[in-house]
Amino acid sequence: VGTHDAKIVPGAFSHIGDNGTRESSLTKGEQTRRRILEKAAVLFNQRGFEGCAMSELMEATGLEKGGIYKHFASKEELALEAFRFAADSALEARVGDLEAIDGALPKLRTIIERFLTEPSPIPGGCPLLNAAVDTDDGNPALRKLARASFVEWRRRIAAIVEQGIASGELRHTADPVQVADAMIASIEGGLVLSRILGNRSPLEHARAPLESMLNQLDSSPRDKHPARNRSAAR
Amino acid sequence: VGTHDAKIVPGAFSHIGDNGTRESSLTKGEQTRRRILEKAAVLFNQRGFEGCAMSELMEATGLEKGGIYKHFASKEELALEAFRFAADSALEARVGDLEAIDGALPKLRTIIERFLTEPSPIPGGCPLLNAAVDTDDGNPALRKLARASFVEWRRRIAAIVEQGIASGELRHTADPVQVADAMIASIEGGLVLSRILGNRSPLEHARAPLESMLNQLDSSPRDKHPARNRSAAR
Amino acid sequence: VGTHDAKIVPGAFSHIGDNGTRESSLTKGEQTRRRILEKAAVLFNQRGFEGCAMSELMEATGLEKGGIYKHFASKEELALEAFRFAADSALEARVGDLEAIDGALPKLRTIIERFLTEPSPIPGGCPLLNAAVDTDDGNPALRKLARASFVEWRRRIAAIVEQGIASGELRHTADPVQVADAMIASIEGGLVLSRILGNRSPLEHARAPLESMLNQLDSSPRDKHPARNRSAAR
Amino acid sequence: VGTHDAKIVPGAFSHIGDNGTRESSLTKGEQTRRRILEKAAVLFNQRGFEGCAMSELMEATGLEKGGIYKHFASKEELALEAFRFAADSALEARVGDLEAIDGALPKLRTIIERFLTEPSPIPGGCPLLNAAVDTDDGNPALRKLARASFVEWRRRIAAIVEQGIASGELRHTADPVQVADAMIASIEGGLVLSRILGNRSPLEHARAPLESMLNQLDSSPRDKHPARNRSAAR
DNA sequence: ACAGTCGGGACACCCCGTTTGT
DNA sequence: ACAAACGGGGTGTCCCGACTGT
Repeated sequence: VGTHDAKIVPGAFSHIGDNGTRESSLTKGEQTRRRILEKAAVLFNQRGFEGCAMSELMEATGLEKGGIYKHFASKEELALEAFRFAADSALEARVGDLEAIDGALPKLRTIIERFLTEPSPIPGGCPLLNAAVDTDDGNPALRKLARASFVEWRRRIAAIVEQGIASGELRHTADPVQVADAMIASIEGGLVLSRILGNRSPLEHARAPLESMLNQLDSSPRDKHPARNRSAAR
Repeated sequence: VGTHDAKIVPGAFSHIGDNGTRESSLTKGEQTRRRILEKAAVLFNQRGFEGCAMSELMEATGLEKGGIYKHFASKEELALEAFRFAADSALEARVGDLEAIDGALPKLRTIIERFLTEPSPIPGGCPLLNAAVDTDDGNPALRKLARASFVEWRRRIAAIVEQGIASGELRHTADPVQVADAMIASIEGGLVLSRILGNRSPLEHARAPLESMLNQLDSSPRDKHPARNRSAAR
Repeated sequence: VGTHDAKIVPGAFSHIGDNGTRESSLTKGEQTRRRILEKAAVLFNQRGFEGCAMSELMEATGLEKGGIYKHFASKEELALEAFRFAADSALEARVGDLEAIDGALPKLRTIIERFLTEPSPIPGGCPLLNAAVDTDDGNPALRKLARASFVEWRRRIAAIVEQGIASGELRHTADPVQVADAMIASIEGGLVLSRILGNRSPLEHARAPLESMLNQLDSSPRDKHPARNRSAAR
Repeated sequence: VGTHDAKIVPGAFSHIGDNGTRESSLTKGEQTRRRILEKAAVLFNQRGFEGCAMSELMEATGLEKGGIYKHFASKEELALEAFRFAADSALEARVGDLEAIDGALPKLRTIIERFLTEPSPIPGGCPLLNAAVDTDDGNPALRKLARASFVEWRRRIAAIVEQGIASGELRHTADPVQVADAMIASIEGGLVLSRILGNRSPLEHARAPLESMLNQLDSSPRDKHPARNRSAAR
């Protein structure tokens, strides 16, 4: 992330015909490589690095062993690129395309709603979360990538907050990075608990402290009427 | 968890000599079994189920394979019991021994502080978090255990909230389960982010929304002046 | 070699029954290990290190891979011990049991005759020769072992020469190491050529320069009549 | 060998510019083929057939796999031609260009000196020796080639002896083939031992029996004074 | 009776030599 | 001449059953 090109978002080209568009100028090898990444991103996200065998990737991609190793020197290299792919996809799906939304608070609330309502673009849950736990020991390369992914995510949210402060929409006392961290933490935590429990209620419950926090950021003079906190009331 | 006996908390017997106390009445086999669990809890928590080989357990325990398999029928059974052991340890360390603290809010704040200041009693981070991600696919037995562990944790926090409501300390509009979920989510999320980033700042930042929420729960009439939210201010 | 124990000579125990002799006191694991070495010595000697797959060893020993790797940490370790086994066997077969023979020249001629008439105790030819070529590139461990084996071989022949000089049987101008090297070189060279050609004639022909040399070493006053060199005459 | 054309000796064209000489009339494909052979001859000679992977040849030649397979149907065919190339090179370097030297004994001694002083024209040692050991099992095609190479080598030396006998320089009792075999055996054996030991002393020591033999072949009436055999004396 | 040795399959990742489209 | 894909086989390691000697 961070340096990633938004155009790499997966699926964006999956519906391409054989017309002469720039996208279809991918060589056959690049198409195969991409297909492998798409499958691998899902499998690694679901099963973890150790839990996912190359044989499963062979089956998923329809390629033989040699076909895969032609494009990736090792399982680890494949896992790294697959994570990058997955993380980019997730990032775009959740904090992308916000330009059309006016105002910092609506933008932040949109991000939250996306997590609450839309499933992960990559099956298996948040790639960042999975990578963080999977790479807990060892694998510094993947860890570095996960860190970069998180930092980019935080940067984007913090940027929204900064713009809100600059425009006067948010109180100038707000700390953009802290807001970003708090948002991401609540959301990721809610995702974990929902995964454990098997239903989305913990994720819903995680909305409450976020709303409290956002309300306090709001610089508008109107009172925070209790009715507002429906979600925290019984 | 849930059905576990709190006396199994590890370390409780670690200082036992060979005198005839009740604890030392463990048979030699039971001591060995316990020693295996103590080591396995750490290793599985650090490396995950697939990532941890029996050979590592052999090395860690100093036993041969046959010695381990005498006590546990399979790697999975060992992992299950090791998780139970780890989860119990973590639970007690974080939400145990709160009777001496007066009031619901102080109790809740104590829990939060413990996560912020004390390291995980089991190296490798929160066992619940690790198990949740590790068992994402398959392994329904471990998943069930993780769920039970989470439910117990949530139950304990919700009980504190309920007592606070009953005593009038907290608003009667508070939803105990929601508060518990929100707290746990923020904390777990903060733990994940701190693990990725390699420092505790995200965990610190996760305190803000929790404080906002706790303040709103407070039924005391004093105004919630903004100055209170030091942590959310610059 | 050099430090080897003559009791390790293979085949020495191959005819052992189930009586309670000292040799049968080998544990089951040690017996298996030995069986593996006996087979591996032959296969590696015939096919070389790279040319011999573990699957062939599995077939030859009747063991599964796990069974073999129980006794040897790696293919390389197995190859090393197998070479040591083969080299010791060959050494004993060719330069062992010479005490009963009187005189340095008869001893040296016996060694030569053994090479000319007896087949290699380890099928596949002289292990020293094979290892020398097989380990031409890399594998310093095997190379070191081969060197030790050669040095021991040379040492034994040189010792015979030295004794011959001391007893007055050989001229005091003889250089024991040079004699040893020349003998071994002629023999090994003859072995190679015979292997290429598929018949023993080059080995027979290699006898001539050796006889010339031995005759010159002889300190006895009788003339070296040309008729002696039957092998160099037509 | 044997049927090969001496003009294929490698290096003969290595200094060729792009002028219109007959040699540069090689098509581009033939030049590539030759470049592959030059590299392959070295690699196979150093690592053996099984020990040398096509990927190494790719790296050495700078070609892709397909590029190599355009010129050789299989790895084995390539190895065969590479050996022929290497063997021819070695033969010419050691027993070629002897016409300028007068007399059979000087010619034979020149051959010996070349082995003792000049390094192998193909890195990795004597191709004949390497092939003989490498192809010990199976590979009848290469074995046949090695045999032909040896036979040619022996034939050339025997021819020198025959001419010496015909001219009266050598005793008529000499057996040309035996002399050739003995010479080659001593030299090859010395090469092997020097390779094992890592220094040239065994090769030097192998000179002694050869000198003894050559002296006995000499038909000149002068006595074989002991001082001649400096190398065999201390 | 039991700790521990031994052996068994299965499978991991990786790389090989090869063929096919381009 | 290359890029891509193909199978098959390389070594090494896994988890675990079963036997063994104390």
